[in-house]
Amino acid sequence: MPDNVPRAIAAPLLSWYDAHARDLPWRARPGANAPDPYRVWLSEVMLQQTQVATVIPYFAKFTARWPSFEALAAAEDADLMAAWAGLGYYARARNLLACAREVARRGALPETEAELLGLPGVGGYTAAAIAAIAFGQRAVVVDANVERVVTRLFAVPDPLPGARPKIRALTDTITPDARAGDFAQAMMDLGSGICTARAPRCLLCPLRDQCDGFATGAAETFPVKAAKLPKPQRYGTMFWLTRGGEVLLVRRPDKGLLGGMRALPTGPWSDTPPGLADAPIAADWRLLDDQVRHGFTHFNLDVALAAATIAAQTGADFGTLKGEWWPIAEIESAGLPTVFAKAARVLGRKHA
DNA sequence: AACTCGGGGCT
DNA sequence: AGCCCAGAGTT
Repeated sequence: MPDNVPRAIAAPLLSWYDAHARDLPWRARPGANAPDPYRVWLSEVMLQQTQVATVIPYFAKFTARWPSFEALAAAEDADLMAAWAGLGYYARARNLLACAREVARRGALPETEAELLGLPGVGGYTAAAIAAIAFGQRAVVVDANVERVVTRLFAVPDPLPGARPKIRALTDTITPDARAGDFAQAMMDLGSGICTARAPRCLLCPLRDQCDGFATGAAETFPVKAAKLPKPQRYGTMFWLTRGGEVLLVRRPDKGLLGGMRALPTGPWSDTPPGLADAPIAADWRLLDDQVRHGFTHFNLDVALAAATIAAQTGADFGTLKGEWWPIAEIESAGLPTVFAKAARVLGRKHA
């Protein structure tokens, strides 16, 4: 197929979408009016680098507790961070609250892609997705699904991430003026259920006849990606300091890994096990036999666990370290990121 | 342009 | 045990 002729992609894709669209909680019901911009925005932020199945229970919890920009803008920071715990990429939660407060102050979510792009936590993808899905504007929406579908449709040989400008230009050529939001969501549904990363179901694909990747029998080889470096191994220690039936928790600094989240005190994360370095107080620390292993995006972490107990009347202010005492029996409600929740399960079992 | 930033689903 | 995912912000 000549590359200078726009391919007829949108029409067959939208027909397929009308018959096979996923029923997702942030989508308007078929035949209904436009979806709620608050729900579109919230879902798009939650869905950044996060799969639909993971997001659904968080979306339900958030919309039940905070059903509007105004409600979310009035939330306490700690409550929102705790509600986000486990979903990952915690900068999203801080930006979510900042964005809700800005929208509440302005009165409404802006409707143009350029204005949306200026909001906290709204980048190029999310601005385009909201403009198209919530406000019906034509926007070129490129997420990981679209990248996969488009690189297969056009058999793009260039590796990611360098191929992104070309992929965006190609997506522009197939994006329709009408129903741009449905087109974007149709591309995502196609990428999620048919044009999958592994073992694509090409025989069910409505775009099979326009697909260079299928024609050459090599659809699954796209997108080409740059080679990845191996993840380094790091080591750390978490400190389980108890006072009666309570354990000391701290809040991590806003910047950096797991920023702003409630957590157990830790020492440094180093190339070699740091032992008891940076213990919150001098105490009779005992190292447990058990370790906690956790994988982050760019390194693997092995954590040693140290436990100690102090007198029941001790406060939570240790000079530079300010913490709070949390009932061990209710540790699940503290909103700990997963690596700390793993440690708390081990420690609560042995040192409750 | 390269790096940082989670965690669970799926194969 | 890897690879992948409705990316954004910082440097």
